Amino acid sequence: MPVIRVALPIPLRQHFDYLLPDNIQVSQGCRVRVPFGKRELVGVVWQLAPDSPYELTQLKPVSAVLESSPVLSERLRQLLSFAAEYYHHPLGEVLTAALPALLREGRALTDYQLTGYRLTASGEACSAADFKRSTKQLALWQSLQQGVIAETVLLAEHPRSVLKQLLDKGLVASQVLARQPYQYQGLAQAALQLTVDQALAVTAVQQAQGSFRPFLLEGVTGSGKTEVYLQCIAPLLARGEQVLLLLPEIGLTPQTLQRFAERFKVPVLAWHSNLSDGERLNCWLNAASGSAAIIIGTRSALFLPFHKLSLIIIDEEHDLSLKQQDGFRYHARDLAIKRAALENCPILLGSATPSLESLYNAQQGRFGHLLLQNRASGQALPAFELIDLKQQQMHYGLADSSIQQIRQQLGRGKQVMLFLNRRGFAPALSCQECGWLTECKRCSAFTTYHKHSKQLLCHHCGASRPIPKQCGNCGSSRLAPVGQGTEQLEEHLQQLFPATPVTRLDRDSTRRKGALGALLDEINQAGPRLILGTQMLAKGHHFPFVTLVVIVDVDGALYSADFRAPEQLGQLLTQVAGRAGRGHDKGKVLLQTQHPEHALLQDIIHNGYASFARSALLERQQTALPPCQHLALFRAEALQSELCQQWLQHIADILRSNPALQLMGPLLSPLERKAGKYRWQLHLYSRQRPALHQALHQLLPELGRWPLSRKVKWQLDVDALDLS
DNA sequence: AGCACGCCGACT
DNA sequence: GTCGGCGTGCTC
Repeated sequence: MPVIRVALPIPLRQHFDYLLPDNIQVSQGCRVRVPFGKRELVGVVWQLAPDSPYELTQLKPVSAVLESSPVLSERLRQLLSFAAEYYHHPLGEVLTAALPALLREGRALTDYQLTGYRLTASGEACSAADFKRSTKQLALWQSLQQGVIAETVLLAEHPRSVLKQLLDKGLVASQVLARQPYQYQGLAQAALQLTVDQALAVTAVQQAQGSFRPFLLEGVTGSGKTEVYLQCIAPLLARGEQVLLLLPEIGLTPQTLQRFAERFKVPVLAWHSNLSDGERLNCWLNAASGSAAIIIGTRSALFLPFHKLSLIIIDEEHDLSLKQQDGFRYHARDLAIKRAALENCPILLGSATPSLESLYNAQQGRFGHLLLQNRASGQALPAFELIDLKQQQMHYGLADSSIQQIRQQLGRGKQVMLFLNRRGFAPALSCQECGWLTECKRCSAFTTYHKHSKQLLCHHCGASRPIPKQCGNCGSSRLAPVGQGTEQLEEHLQQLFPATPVTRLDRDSTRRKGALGALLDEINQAGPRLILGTQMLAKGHHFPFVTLVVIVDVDGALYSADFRAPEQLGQLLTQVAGRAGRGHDKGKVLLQTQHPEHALLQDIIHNGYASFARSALLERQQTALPPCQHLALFRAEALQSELCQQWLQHIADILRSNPALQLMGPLLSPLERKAGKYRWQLHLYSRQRPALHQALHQLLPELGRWPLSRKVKWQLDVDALDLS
């Protein structure tokens, strides 16, 4: 009996070998059902006839082969193997991220064939007169005169009950439909006239067709990146090829989908976390069969089994949500680049505020660098103005001068957007007598005061408790909020501008399903309005009537311990500025700060993001930080702080002798205790990625054998972005 | 991960 | 006397 090697969906860094009964055939990439201990699992055949270290008698036979042609192509298997090695993550879990749940569970592909309906011979023989007692049956019968119609299409226009009636009468029969590659039927909408920069970008990408080539498309907000995407796509569709567009999660609004669907007469499909298992598998199958032309999706869409993928586009490539923040911590941009290399196709990374990683790659010549310097509308970018809080009278967290300018814009019938990255009413409650602050019992953090829901909430562990009547330290009843959150700002804005409607956009106000949509509709109505919110406001949404943006508190990010904080502030300010004055008016951005002289702020507002990013990159070079060095980070958490420290120290002791590595730590995480557990980390830096990876490769199997590894919860984060 | 085995504390 | 807590070991 031949031996096969199977990848199983379990968090172990190893494959398992099985016997294949003589009478059964199987190829790599097919799913098999195998006995595993006391259980039965569905795995994927990874290798045929491996050089197994096990005796044949030690191997169990597979219990079933689930298909004859692979669910995972050679290319996808290469991608997944690469991902597992690069992120040093168990292949089984990588596999889990890449296969739709229904396939992971072992459901047969034949269960998900498309059904269509056609008229039977007796159906064909009917005439309209036969349906004079039922107009609905007549309508359905008339539809089917055209030939076979897919179930989904048919049921969109006709009730299932009517279909059933005709089936029962034997006038209609079902049949299995093959998923067919889509047919391109031309543009639904004319392309826009390109600027010179846009045209150069489109040409560059088109010339790279058929070969692997990454491009960074750096274009200020409003410079028409989407039009570049659309025009790069058009010629591919004419050849029946497929395109993947990856977006960060927030951006995946119906509008993006709509813009692509409006341009081309081809199937455009969405892939995101809100799809049901059935919808997911459907999208997966449509990618595989080539019946989807364009797939617009979040992170995991990069694992879809395209039939003929010939362009990948990543929009907002700097966005942190492209990196998975738990479990298998992959960066969708980086794996998409690998995918493009495997597919031998170009990949386009677009952003108004590129990550330093991508800028560095562009500078090093690894990426083509395409620049869109002007706004397509020819309109000027909004101006920044620093509001020096040391010189100003403050009212409710807003400077006099800010209030004046807000009033002015509202008076002109315009909208004003206020950005405050802190939800709730206030970051803490404080005792007026002794200065005591309300703390979370399980985290090293203060609890946010939520006035509306009348509770103290920990934003780190989610714990909530009622508002105390007395100080926990001295017993005084004089408790007052300190600092300001969006809830409080909303209240104050209503007092300052009682005649103006206020819309608040944060996680609390958009929690209910459909609430975000309703608030966005509100904002899209003309007329004076105050819009305030958190990070959510900076991303994706289009606010046509906003002419003034106020960043209520920029200082938080100026003195952060995270070396990426300046980059993120630069991106945020520029993205937010892009929301101002997209209509006919030139917009303005007010930055309220105690440190108007700060070099970072001066650089961003006078020289713009592009220049700021280049100096920030130079600084990363001088301080030997990513992207100029590579970073891998071990995290450990446990109820006892010492266990984490010891465990990481153990790693540090082993790696210290490696001259290619620089270690930092073990050190306490910035939030040192979360949900009752202490958290530590160890940073590994290296100039040479291969050396870093080799060290990790040697270390990881050994690490699993340490007794201490069972006592701490640990993870390895390759190319960590979030240092918290 | 899951699942079993195994050895110590409070209870129908 | 049992039920069940989670520490430890194993899965081709």
